[in-house]
Amino acid sequence: MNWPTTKAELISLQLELASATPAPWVLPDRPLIGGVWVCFPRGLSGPGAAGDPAWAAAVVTDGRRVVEQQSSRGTALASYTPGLLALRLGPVLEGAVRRLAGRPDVLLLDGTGRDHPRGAGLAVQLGAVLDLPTVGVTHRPLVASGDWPDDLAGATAPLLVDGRHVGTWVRTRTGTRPLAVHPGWRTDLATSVAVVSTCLAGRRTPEPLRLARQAARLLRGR
DNA sequence: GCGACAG
DNA sequence: ATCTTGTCGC
Repeated sequence: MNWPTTKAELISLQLELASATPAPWVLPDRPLIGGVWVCFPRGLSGPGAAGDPAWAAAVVTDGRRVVEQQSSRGTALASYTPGLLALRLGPVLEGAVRRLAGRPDVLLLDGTGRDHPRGAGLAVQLGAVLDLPTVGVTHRPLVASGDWPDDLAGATAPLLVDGRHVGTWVRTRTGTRPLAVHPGWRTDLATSVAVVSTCLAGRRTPEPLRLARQAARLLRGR
């Protein structure tokens, strides 16, 4: 499967993926959890533009420590448009993950899943492209809504779209904003929260994502 | 028409 | 995403 290069093609793919029914993935006892992150030049503001330089990093962890790490230079193929994030980041994210010699059991990324205008956010798309189970983690929902959970580590609350439970607010750490956790490719609500929970290490951000972001920024330079 | 809007 | 110092807390 390749990345769409036009808005119309991406929308078509999203509609297709929204109704796809890939075999559910089962969380193993000691999963290798991957994370992938893309960062842009300091000072860049707004939606950006096609051609923006980008730096990406992908890591594989045992949930705490890095098992493998790869980073690469890339180029954004489009500006950012809500609902069409893949047009900007898809190929860059995929490229970083494909540099890995090994494959994680599940991959974390910054993007939504079914919390999307067409029911297939970047987490669903990237998982389909890579044929890898994914879980999305964002600071806020895209179209879903729901009250925050109690300010206690481990507390959760549903994220809804038209009454559908599409994601979960997770208070990963007491005293910080909750994260929105999204089932992606081959993962469900319970599994997505379980994956995030197993790689928190006492921090707000899941370790694989934190480490990938750290690596991408290191490559970019200060 | 206006604002909101994953990153 | 990125812009940003100090500051409060464990």
